[in-house]
Amino acid sequence: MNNNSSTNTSQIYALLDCNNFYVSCERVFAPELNNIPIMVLSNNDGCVIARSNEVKALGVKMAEPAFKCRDLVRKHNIQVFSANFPLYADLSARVMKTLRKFTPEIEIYSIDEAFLSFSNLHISDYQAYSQKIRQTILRWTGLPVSIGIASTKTLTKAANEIAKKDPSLNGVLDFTRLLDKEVDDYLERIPVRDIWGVGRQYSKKLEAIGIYTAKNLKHADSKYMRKKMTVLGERCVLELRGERCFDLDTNPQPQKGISTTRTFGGEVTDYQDLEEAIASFTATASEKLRNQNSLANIVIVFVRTNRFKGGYYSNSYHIRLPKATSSTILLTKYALLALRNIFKKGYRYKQSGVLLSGIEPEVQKQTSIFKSDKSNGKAKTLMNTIDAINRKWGRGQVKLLSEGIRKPWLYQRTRVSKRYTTDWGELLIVSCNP
DNA sequence: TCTGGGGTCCTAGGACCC
DNA sequence: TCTGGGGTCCTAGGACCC
Repeated sequence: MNNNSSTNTSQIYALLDCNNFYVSCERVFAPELNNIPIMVLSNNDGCVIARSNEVKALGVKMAEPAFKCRDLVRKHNIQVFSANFPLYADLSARVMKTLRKFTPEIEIYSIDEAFLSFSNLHISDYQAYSQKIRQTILRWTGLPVSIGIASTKTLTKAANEIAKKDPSLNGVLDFTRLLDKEVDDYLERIPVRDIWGVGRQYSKKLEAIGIYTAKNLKHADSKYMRKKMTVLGERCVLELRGERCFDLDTNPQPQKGISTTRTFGGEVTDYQDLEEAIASFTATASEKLRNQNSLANIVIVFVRTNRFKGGYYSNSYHIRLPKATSSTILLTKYALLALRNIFKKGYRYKQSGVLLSGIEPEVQKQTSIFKSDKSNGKAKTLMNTIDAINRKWGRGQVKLLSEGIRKPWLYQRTRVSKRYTTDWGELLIVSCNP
C-alpha cells in the first residue's frame, strides 16, 4: 500500500470480475439453465449468496434469507442450488491461470475477482486487449466476465460496475481513454453505496451531508472525508480523482487469522455433539494453517444459540498455547479445553466455530543439540501424511476420532450440484448420439 | 419452521515503560 | 501527597470487502 510516493508515475490497472460467479459456475455444467432464473444458497441453505440477472430483476437481495423468497421461487420457478464451493474454487483457479497468460502482474482479490496491471505490457489498445481476455476466458472456462480499466483500483471497480450493467459496452469500460467530463458522467450513475470502501454505515452518513453519487464523493473535500470515514475515506476520494493510493499486491502474505465456523442444521444441546463439531472445525482450520506453512499461538472457540430467538447465550474463550503449533492433535486438545470453559447445559446451540490466531510462519527451527525434537518431527510427519491422503482421496477420509463418526449437527444442503471437476466419481458424462 | 462464512484494516483506549 | 510527557504494544470494536 502506498499513499503518496508513487502517485507521480501513472499506472494502468484493470479489474476483472466474473459475472454472477456461482450462478455462472452452475450454468457451465447445465447450459439449459441459461436465461432462466437461478440462485445459489449459502451453507445450510440459509441465505441467497448468488443470483442470476433474472433473479436480481425480481428484486431478490444479496444475503436475503432463503425462506423469505420462497413465494418468488415458486411463482417464477427459480432454480435453487446449495453452494458447491469445491466446484467454484476449481473454476476460479482456471480463470486465474488463464489470466496469467495475458499479464504476469495479477492480484487475486477474491474467488471471482482479480486486479491486473497493464502498465508494462506495451500495448496501446487496452479495450481490445480486454475483449480478447473476455473471449478467451469464455472459451476456456465457459464463464462470462466484465473488465474495468483505469488509473486507480477504485476507479477500475467503478468502471467494472458500469461495464457489467450497460449492455452497450459489451463487458468492457476503459476510463483511461475518456475525458474527465465523460468519466464524471459515468460516476454520476453510481450510487455512493456502490463505491469500493463505502458500506451501509458510511453511505448513510454521506447521504446525510448531500453526497449521493460517486461523482459527489469525488469532488468532496478529502480531509473532511478523512474525519468522517478515517483515512480510508480520504484515500477513496483521492483514488476517484485518479491519485493512486493502493498498489497492486501481487505477493499475498499468509493470512493472519484462520477460522472455521458453522451454523448447525438443527439445534445442538448435547455436549458431546458440540465437542465433535469443535474437533471437526479445528481439523479443517489447522489443515488450512498447514497449507500456508504457518503455526498458530492462539485458539479461540465460540458458541452461540439462535440469535433470532429469546434466551440468547453467546460466549467465547481464547487460549494462548505454550508453543506455536499446526498439529491438529494439539490444537484440538486446546480447543476442547476452551469449549469446556464456555459450555452451559440447557441451551440450544445454533452456531459455533474455531479461530486460529497469533499466526507465524513455520521456519525450519534449529533443533537443540542436547535434545533432538523427535516427537515434534513425528507429529509433523503424521500431519503431512493425513493431509496428503485427504488431498488424494477427499476431505475427511482420515481424521481424529474426536471428530465423530455421525454428525447429526452437520448443516443441510439439499440441492447441491455434482463435483464435476474435483471428484472422479462425478465427472460430467458426455454422450454422442449417432 | 426457516436468517452464511471467510477475511481485512483502522482507531481509541488502556497498560506499561522510561 | 503533589506532579509530566512521550513512546510502544495490545486489544476490542467497528467499519469494510466478497
